[in-house]
Amino acid sequence: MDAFFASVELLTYPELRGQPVVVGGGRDHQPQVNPDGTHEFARIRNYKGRGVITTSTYEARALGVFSGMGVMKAVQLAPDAILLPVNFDAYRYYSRLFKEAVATIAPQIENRGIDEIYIDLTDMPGETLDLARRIKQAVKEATELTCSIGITPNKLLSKICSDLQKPDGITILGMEDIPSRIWPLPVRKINGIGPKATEKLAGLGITTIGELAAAELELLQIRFGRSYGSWLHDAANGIDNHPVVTHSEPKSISRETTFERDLHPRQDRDALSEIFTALCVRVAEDLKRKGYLGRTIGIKLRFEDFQTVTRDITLPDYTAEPAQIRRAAGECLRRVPLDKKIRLLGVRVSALQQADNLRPAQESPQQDLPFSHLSSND
DNA sequence: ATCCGTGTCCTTTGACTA
DNA sequence: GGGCTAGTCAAAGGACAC
Repeated sequence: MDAFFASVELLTYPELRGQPVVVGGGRDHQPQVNPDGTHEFARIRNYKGRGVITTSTYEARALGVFSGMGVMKAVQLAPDAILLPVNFDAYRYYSRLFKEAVATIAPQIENRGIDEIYIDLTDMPGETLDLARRIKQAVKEATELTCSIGITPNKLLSKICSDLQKPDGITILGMEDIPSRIWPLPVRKINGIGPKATEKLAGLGITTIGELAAAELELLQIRFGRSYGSWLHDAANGIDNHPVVTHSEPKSISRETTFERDLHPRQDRDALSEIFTALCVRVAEDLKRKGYLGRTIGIKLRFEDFQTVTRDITLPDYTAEPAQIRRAAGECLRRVPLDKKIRLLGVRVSALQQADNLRPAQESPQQDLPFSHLSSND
């Protein structure tokens, strides 16, 4: 979907079309309604906090404002851009609409998050370009939103191609087109080559996919490891045989939060323990709502210097009980040296199993010793 | 400090088992 | 019983995607 979150917002606020608009940040910049029914929108320049941009309209992108950028950074580039808070309920609603619309044309769908899918058209009758048009038309009718489509022999190439003509684009490509259409692109366009690999490749004098395709397999394997090295080699040559996976089970469920200000392990002990317990409760709620139990409980801390540590522990029994999760998470926390201020705290449950008809989870006594080790340890 | 939240997969290391 | 290898699992970190 094209600039998905922002495009959904524009359905609600059509008067913002054509303007630089960004979606993101924390709370408290909800548009205000004037007596005459018009809206008063927040400007990005008035934002204070630690949020990031989740989506920007194409007008905002033209000013250099992209997803993942800190809002405070975006203030420098586009102080007058409109800032809207995220409204996940609306995005989930439109996500369901567009996926259902696609399913009426082609049912083999792999979810790739809220706004992306892979569609297996292998066994679909009809001409490729016509299929693409029909899918886009169905999405448009269901949502009033545009999407961009790449149709190619595999997921790797389709992902690249879906991005080649944006917004509202169609790109069709065969293996024979790889040298002319794929090789000139920067390596970063390959799904799976991120900032780190891009930098490392640049250090080897490799910036385009064509240069990567020309690199010796052995060299790549020495520099990047056997597995990733051969994957890079294949990817650069457009080789990918991962199937479209239409169903998958979750592997982990987690909750984490970045504080408004960094919290001191001892001075802010009470606040921390309250947040810690609340995260455990929320994860437990998520588990129950989704019908899962887990037996590996983990925590995540990010310190003021951005160093991030995780600890986890595997329990003998599966659980979805907040008290058991809290106790195990407390065990994990005990293993983390706390000598810096903390920026983020998270709780994760993995090694999941469907709760289904298995043992009904028994109540266990409330553990109420948040961060209690801190006072005894130091 | 500009740097969120949720989730997947991979690598490495060490312990343990066959 | 001992040494070796292969496989597995848990834990920690990190890259990456959306």
